[in-house]
Amino acid sequence: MIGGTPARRGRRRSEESRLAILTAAYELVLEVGYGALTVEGIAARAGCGKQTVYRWWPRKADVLMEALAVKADLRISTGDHGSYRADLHAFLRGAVALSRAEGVAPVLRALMAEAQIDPEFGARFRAGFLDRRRAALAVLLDRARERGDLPARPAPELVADLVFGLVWYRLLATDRPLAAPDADTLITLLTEHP
Amino acid sequence: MIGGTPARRGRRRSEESRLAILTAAYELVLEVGYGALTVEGIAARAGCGKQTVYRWWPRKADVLMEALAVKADLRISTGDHGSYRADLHAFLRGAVALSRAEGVAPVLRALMAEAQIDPEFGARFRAGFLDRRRAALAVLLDRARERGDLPARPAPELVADLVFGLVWYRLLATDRPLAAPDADTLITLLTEHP
Amino acid sequence: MIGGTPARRGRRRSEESRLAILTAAYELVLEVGYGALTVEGIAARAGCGKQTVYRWWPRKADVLMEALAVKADLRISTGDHGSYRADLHAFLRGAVALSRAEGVAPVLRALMAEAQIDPEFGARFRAGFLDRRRAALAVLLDRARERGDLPARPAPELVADLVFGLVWYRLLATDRPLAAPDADTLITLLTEHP
Amino acid sequence: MIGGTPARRGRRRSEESRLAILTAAYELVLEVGYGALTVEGIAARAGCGKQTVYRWWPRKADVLMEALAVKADLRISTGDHGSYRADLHAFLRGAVALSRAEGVAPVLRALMAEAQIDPEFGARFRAGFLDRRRAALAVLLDRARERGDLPARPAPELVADLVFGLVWYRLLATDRPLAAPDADTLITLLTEHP
DNA sequence: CGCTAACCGAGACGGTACGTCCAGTCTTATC
DNA sequence: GATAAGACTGGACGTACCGTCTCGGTTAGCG
Repeated sequence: MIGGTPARRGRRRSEESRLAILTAAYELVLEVGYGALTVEGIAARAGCGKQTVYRWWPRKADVLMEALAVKADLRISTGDHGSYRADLHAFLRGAVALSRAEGVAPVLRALMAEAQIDPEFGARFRAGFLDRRRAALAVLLDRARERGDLPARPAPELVADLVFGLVWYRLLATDRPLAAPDADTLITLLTEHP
Repeated sequence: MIGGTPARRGRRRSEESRLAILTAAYELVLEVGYGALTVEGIAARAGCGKQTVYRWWPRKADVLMEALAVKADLRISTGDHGSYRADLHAFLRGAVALSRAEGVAPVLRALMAEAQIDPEFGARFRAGFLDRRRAALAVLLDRARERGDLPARPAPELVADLVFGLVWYRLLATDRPLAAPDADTLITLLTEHP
Repeated sequence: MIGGTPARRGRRRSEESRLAILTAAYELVLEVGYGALTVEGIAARAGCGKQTVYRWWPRKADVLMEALAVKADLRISTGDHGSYRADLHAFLRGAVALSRAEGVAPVLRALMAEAQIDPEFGARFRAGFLDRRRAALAVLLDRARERGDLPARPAPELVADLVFGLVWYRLLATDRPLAAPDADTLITLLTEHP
Repeated sequence: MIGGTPARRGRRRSEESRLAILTAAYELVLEVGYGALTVEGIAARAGCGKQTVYRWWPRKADVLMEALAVKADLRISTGDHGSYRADLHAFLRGAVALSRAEGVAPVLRALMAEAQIDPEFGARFRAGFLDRRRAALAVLLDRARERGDLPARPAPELVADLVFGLVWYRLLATDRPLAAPDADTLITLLTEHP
């Protein structure tokens, strides 16, 4: 037999352990905070050995990043709603929903924090999360440009910076996670510009 | 007048140690990164005992916050430049300069990160840094409203969120710290709105 | 019978580390004295982590007590030499040899000192060392009583107090550890009594 | 120059502080044990600065040794009671009384312990306490020799070793501080010997 | 009567070790 | 070969005291 699946030998990875670890990490970070989250604690709650955690994830933050993907609905609306304005509206509704969802905000804040402190995780977080969100927004902007209803300014990159800047700043620096009216005002600002 | 100064007894705080600690913390965080910054390391480089650090600062992040104030010029332009646009321009020039200054960006990123991980430091960081910056911007916005050249929308609070959101997002999530052209585009967006 | 050994899982205790720690403790106490002996120093010289010391011994004195058992020959002559006098003679020869052996006296003095300062260690030291020595002497006294050559007085308990009192007092309070002539005089006193 | 007192200038030593420190040390060692006794604790309870302790005593054990002299009646009967036996009896009654006196035993045990751990204090403890007791006993033995009722053996030095050995061993190594019947048996042993 | 030496309480200083926690690795027996 | 268990080296944590060094403030003799 040529190629295909490379004929794995020995015991297979336990899906049960994987989910137990992700669940334990997610629950623990909400209960005790990221500062008190430890690999030992995750393993203990998951009922597995530390080695099983280290075998599959390099850092506790990586466990948490995967746990977020499992626990929260990270899908982003990039469907065509007929206009730049409507697309943006749908996109930001999703962002508002996510950043207000039960338990999601603390995890996002912890991941962004760890990304500042550990450069290697920072790279993985950008590639695995931040850049995906930018790419999703870029789909909207590209469609708007093709459609011809994208304002000349600000340039698409700066639009993304402003959108994500507002979302993240509200999350990281204030007690007021982004709400629908804020999103609407931002949309107006970005679309009604001459 | 009786008892203005509360009759200090005992040896006085050593200004020499204080500066040595702040300098050591600032240098170390730039050399090894915030993750590898330790109170032991700070004390060792400063040539003092750990207790002298703990006596005056509750966390390493607090040392760093004070070190930033000593090492970097955190003054913010709130002078009157004749118009809302000119005031905003001066304000953002200051922000650009700060976030591009040698050594400042890593410290700011570390402080924002720690603020997410340690809620108590988070409160101190908001009160001692973030809120001060917002208050400075509020001076400009108040003056513009009195002057009558403040656009009806976005509301002042959202203006601040957009301005600081852009600055911080570029700092935390991208390799592109804020530059002058970005600032100019933002100013246009905020001032030319109908 | 099922399950004699309880099916140990996980890594086994390292005999190498155990011996390294005991050797390090014994060497260090002779080099720097008990007052300057630290768990950190023991671990450093043994080339292991402090946790490995604390995992198996509650105090530095317990390490030293076990090290003494490994390093010094603590066997006590309780063989039958034909008479009470001869048995006592052999017993005290052993005590003299031990208290004059290279490096043993400082360790014994340190252990007795720590037993005064830390009541919990005191209990372990009595049970693990002092009482064993008394029990050995009791074998001689019991045999003498059965044999019929044990003087009516002093009572066996007081004989033990006098024997060990002399040994320890010379060790703790004078520069003259017990010597053979002293032992002989004591034997005469205890056996020739009417 | 003539003059016993060397014309002291400046403020005199505060007798109030001295007594407060001695009392505090004595109380504290009985309350928390010698292991938990600290100069800081002594100074705090005495209501004085640490420097005032260090100015007059090199170690906490020296404070305790002086406190013992102040708090306990350390006088030893060396009066002539007519015979060696009667003198010994009076001497040992004093020793029994002391080692059973409220609060004295823990202090004596602590001092003997510290003497093992700190050689410099050990020298002071021998000179200031142990040797004084031996000298007192030597008075009895000298008088007995002159009187002619001192047995040929054991030699006076060994008599002292046996007497103090019994007292100290019972104090340090057992729960049974010396009692009158033990003392009487010892006296018989030392005086009725052929 | 002012000067100055020596003491006093207070408390910050540079240090050292404590005993704990956790990181990340390694070694078992089991599955 | 992956797993749960658990001991391993290593290193920072935050605390407690050590013994020293200023402080401001008494309390004495001496000039």
